[in-house]
Amino acid sequence: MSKKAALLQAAENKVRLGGYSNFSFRELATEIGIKSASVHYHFPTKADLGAELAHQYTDAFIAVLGDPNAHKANGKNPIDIYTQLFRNALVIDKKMCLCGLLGAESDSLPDKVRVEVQRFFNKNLAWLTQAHQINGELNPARAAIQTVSLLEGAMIISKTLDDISYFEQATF
Amino acid sequence: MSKKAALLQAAENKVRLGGYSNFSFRELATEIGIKSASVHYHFPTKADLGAELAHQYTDAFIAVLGDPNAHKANGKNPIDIYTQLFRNALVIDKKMCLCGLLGAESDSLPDKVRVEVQRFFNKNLAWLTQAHQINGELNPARAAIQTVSLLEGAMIISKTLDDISYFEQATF
DNA sequence: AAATAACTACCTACTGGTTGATAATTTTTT
DNA sequence: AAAAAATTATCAACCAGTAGGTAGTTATTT
Repeated sequence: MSKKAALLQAAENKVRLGGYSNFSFRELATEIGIKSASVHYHFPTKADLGAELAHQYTDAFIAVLGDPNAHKANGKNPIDIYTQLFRNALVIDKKMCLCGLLGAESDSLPDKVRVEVQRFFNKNLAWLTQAHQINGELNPARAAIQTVSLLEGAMIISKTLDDISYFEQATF
Repeated sequence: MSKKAALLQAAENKVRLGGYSNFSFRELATEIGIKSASVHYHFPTKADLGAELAHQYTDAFIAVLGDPNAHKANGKNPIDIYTQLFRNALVIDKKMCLCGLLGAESDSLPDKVRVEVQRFFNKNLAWLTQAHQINGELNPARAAIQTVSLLEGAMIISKTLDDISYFEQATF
């Protein structure tokens, strides 16, 4: 794993626990064994790091979701696949959705970071709209908004009250 | 308005835009015309300020919600009243729900602040459970979780994409 | 030789927090 | 009513620590 990838990984963990201001170049550097000045070699500014983090997070997220049509063809409801991805974040990582947290902080984010968070939700809504369309929903665009809203919100409640059953109840 | 109340008001505005780390004693002090050392007179530590802020926010929130039975008696759906409160935060204040944002940051919050955020959600779930019960819901506790999850999530999407119509679509 | 990746050393600005002092006000005692 | 004591709210000055960022240098890899 390259130092750059390690920096992004370390930053992701911190941001998903406490938001954009919950990591510093010094912390990241110490964690992976370099000096803070060297982090600036990989990412000129903190905003650059944050933007690249959100971008890669989004790409990985969409990639792991796969093709909703393929899920349907395999007899699986693509919405269940989507829900499972959120559930894993909560149960396995024990962390918030990166862009859910950043989205809540949206107003105080550097422009280039906010743009990437917007991209995350636009891509998610596109995927979910397609999935709901496949399921024969009457208003797939609306259903998509409701699905992602419910899941992001349920994560917050479960995290805050430290009990996964809130997430389960919200999604079943 | 007392200086203490003014400090809490200034802090609320900042936290609702960018979370717990989006305000400093110096900023608050400058904003209301005192020195940062004087802020420590009213609130010994930042965590004390944060905790009192979340506590008062919760009390005001529950107070303005009123009695769900009274709403029903007036021919109004108490869930609509609840939804309107969130909508106003978005349309009038143009800010996130204080405890929604703090809840997302839950893991990195001082203990006494997190406890107050938990109190917010427990009180909200209690109110919503009662409201859904009044409406004759089969599983009012589950419906309560779904309602608050949907609204907190819809706020995040609308804030991030800077478009209230996402909130409208999620809630109608 | 050139590009890559790291370093040391430093800067300015800001963070939450502490100290001791100072007025102004309020409460208590005489 | 007057004097004494306590409380409230503020201040200037300061502290150690951390923030993001920069300049110039060195080591490593291709």
